[in-house]
Amino acid sequence: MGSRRTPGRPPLPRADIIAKALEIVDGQGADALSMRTLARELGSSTATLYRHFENRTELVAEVVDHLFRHAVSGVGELSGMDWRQAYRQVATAAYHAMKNHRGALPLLLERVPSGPNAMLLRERCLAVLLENGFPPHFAARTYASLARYVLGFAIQTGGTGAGADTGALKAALSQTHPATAAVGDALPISLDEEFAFGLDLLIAGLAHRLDERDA
Amino acid sequence: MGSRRTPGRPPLPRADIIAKALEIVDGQGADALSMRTLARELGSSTATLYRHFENRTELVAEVVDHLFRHAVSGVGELSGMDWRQAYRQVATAAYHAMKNHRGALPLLLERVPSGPNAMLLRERCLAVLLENGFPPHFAARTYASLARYVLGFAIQTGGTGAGADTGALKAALSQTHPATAAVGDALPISLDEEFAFGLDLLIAGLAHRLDERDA
DNA sequence: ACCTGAACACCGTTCAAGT
DNA sequence: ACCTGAACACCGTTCAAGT
Repeated sequence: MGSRRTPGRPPLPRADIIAKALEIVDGQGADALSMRTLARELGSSTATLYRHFENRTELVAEVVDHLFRHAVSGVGELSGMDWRQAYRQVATAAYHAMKNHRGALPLLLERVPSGPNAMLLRERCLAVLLENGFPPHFAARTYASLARYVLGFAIQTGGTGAGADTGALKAALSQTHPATAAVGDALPISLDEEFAFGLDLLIAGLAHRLDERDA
Repeated sequence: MGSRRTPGRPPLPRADIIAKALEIVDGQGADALSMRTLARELGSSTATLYRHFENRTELVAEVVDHLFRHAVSGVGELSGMDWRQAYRQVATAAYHAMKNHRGALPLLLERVPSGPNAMLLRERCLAVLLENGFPPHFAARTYASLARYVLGFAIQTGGTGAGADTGALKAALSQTHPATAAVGDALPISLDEEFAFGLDLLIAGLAHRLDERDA
């Protein structure tokens, strides 16, 4: 396995490349993923990578779509399900897929995810909304809201979380930012709980809109 | 004004540096902002920039906080306002500040925004929520949901928007992704409208939760 | 005291040259 | 046919040297 590759058909399948890329990103963070380090880690050369991918952006897009593959396989069969359950399941599957690859999250920003698995996740979610009687334009907005909410949430999962409030800092804060200080006593809130909170708001809001429509 | 700078106290105020940085980002995009180009544009040198900022990250953080300054000045006096109006005003002010500097949005991902203006915006919003009787832990989650929603939305504002669906592509889509195709007929949706839609959901969800609490 | 060119150690990408 | 070292044009960051 450690042997030098020989001329001939490429013994470097795309899948191996992106698996290694994800491995690097998970282990060392998004910044560590350069074409050079990836090539070295594979025992190959950068020029070889460019025989498989048009450019770094294309490679990154495929790594990102790997996250969505995890999300897709995290949602079960949605068909026939109540929209509330289905919506929640799609959201939490996407959220957890991203949580499990925090290091890869900065990659989400380089391009709008539009790989096959991202599209499949959307398709599954839209299908169940339509099944539940959502009018198409309403379903489209409903999915967009969810996608943006999950993304906004996931994005800052990777960050350091703004750090420790020492007692001294808190004292200063209560002078300049009293409301923040008052609320800060209730912190820290677990990320999972914050996520669930907003998701419940979206669902409650949707239910309310649907009730209005039926009345 | 175009004259070479001379030795002596720094004729390069921080404010000028970040104003020029924002100008570059607005005009040429986030990728165009390198320490070299910024220094050249200012008629200075990279080493001089490092006398004002610890590193590029710190400079970027200050550019980002400039966006939040716009957002803060976009919200009027919130005190004494109904929470629904206040919440909506904070959200739309932040959204518009980001829309007006699309090129700068990728910078938002480099660090969790925690500059003085970002903190001020949060303080103002939390204050009005507390005023309206939100319990602290509830107010904290309410603000977090909004911040994440706006961020997730703003982030993808800069992107190309996934591009034009030609007739041929749509035909293929209706085979493989029927729900997406069905919904796609209702597209494109204006970004502003998508944003308002989800915001209304969050507000309706909050109202519902408060009603439950009072009952 | 403040500024600067030049250097260091990296990037993404390409291409002539190897086998 | 497929792979590769070396090059090109960039980065962020630092430092000895200028005035």
